[in-house]
Amino acid sequence: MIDLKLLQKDFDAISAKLARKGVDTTLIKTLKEKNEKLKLAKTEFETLQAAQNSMSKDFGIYKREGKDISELKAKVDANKIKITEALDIQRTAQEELETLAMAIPNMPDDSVPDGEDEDDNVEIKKVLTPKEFGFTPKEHWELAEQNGWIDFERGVKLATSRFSVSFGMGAKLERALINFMLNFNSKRGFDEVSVPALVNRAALEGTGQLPKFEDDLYKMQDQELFLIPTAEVPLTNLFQDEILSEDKLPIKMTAYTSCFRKEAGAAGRDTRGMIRQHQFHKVELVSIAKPQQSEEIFNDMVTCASDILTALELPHRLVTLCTGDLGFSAAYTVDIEVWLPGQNTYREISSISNTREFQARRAKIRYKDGKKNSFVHTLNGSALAVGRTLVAIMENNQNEDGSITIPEVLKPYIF
RNA sequence: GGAUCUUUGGCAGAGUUGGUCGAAUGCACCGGUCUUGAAAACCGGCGAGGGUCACACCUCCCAGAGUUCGAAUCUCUGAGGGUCCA
Repeated sequence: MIDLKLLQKDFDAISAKLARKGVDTTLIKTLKEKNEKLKLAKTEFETLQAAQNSMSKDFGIYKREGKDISELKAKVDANKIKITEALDIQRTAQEELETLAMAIPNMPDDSVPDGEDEDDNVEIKKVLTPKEFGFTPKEHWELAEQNGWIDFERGVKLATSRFSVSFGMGAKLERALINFMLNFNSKRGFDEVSVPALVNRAALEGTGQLPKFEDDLYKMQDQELFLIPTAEVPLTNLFQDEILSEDKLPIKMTAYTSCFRKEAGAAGRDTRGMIRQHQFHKVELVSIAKPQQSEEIFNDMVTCASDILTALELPHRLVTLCTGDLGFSAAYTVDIEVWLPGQNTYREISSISNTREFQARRAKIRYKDGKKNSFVHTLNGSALAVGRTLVAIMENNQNEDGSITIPEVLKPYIF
């Protein structure tokens, strides 16, 4: 959520920043007006309430002293009607404000390049050089089927399209990757956590998936619970509504979970293979930090994810997302894209974001900043998407006969 | 699923004839005195959000609704936890 106090003070700066992300300035203006309206309504209500409180105190005194209370009662009753009205107005104003405020994305950092979509993202650097194949490399779905690692049809049989089943070495490799990544992250100082795959509405509001993106979430029918689209949601919300002591920070965590996404807006895209599945495995990094720590931790997270790919000998590149490609909660994001020779392109395999105070304000995660309480910064990133890593291994390590060479670092994990 | 009890500030724990309770007390924590230093002892401070230059003031004692001039305290509903039963 954006800082309403700041909005009140510096409307121009904020609306300019949000405009870069495509947020209409009139919307921000409306937000400001609604905030002012709420303030007025609050003042009105509180004045009446204060009168009511003081009269009620008199009431007790009168009764104890045996005075006549009929006149006082009349006054108090009249005031009460006004209070009810004022409260009603205040509530409406509050709801209107919240509805609007919760749907406004984070402000992009000044360093974020302008742009429409992913084509305008800016490459930071490439790591490892894609190798030359003496033959035409195949795409992963072909390799997966040929090796009997992944069965796409049977996934559809069990659920619906965009579900798949892994068998044999395919399944083993997934498990090996998860363990390898968790261990790797642990060594980099991220503590392993195991979290629920179902979360409530408040958690999803805290991290920004709700209220705007409900269509992308799987929701339980008989309870207000949702399947997590990423471990970022439970990990970040672990500290919802808490005031952390300064010496606890930074908190650096890693978790493996399945992730569930409806992919409502992705009809027709990536329909083959396992690039875009409704359920996929992911190892996630989440950090809770003091503002002055967050930049450095962000870099640690990017390095960690990139180093995993390097350890797996997978060529990849880092790109800075442009304003148009930036997610709802992010102030800035670095994507890591892995080289897929079968598709002859780089594809996203990790996305690391600093949301600064945006999620912290929504989820009310604060820390003792000396005397006062301040919002923390929250950061999240994948390290890494397991299915896509498997895809990358298949395509990069394929041999002419279609067999696949297992990366050295994974061998200790395969039995 | 049924019965019953319970839900208070970082923790523990008072608060049940509704009023001066945002809430005793202990611990923890912060500042000070003392000490070579530390501990102990003593003194002071110490929940959160809004509001204000600062006060005042408003809100919050699991959540929501209700009774009342007035609710942490009463009623209802829901959620979490305990115990017993099935």
